[in-house]
Amino acid sequence: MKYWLFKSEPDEFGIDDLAACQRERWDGIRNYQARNLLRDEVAVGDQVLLYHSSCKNVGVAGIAEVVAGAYPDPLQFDPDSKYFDPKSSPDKPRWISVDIAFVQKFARVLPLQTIKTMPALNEMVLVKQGRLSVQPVRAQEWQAIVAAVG
DNA sequence: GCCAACGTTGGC
DNA sequence: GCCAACGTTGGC
Repeated sequence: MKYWLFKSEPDEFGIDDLAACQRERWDGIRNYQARNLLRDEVAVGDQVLLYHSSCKNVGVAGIAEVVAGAYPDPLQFDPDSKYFDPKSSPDKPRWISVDIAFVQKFARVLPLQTIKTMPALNEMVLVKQGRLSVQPVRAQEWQAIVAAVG
């Protein structure tokens, strides 16, 4: 079992939306590094930190679990979707989705600002490389984050 | 809304 | 295959 951090903009889809629908397809990932992780590394049962980006309270908002493994992102084939990719085809799909389920909403968002000050987290991908929307989290980082909000 | 960091595209 | 131009992400 592995740990991950998924970024989303809460204006589009945040922890409250996941709590409301309980289970959702994680789609629209259009970055090769993130795609490769979804395709090759992310597996059913893995635990996911849901991170809110580009909003007032930037930070880790809660926990989700991967409940369905990698499959082609259907939006890449939908001409009406903003995630449509004319260079992709069903027999050679380029982009990947997984399904996640709601586990927990933190009592408060753990702010990025705080994460940056925690010595246990100063090697996090989130801190070292700002712009990756699916990223691995080490077990000790996961524990430090859960302890900090608990 | 600005801008830095970084990924992608495309000319050569 | 290099690299400049361009686009996107995302914090502030």
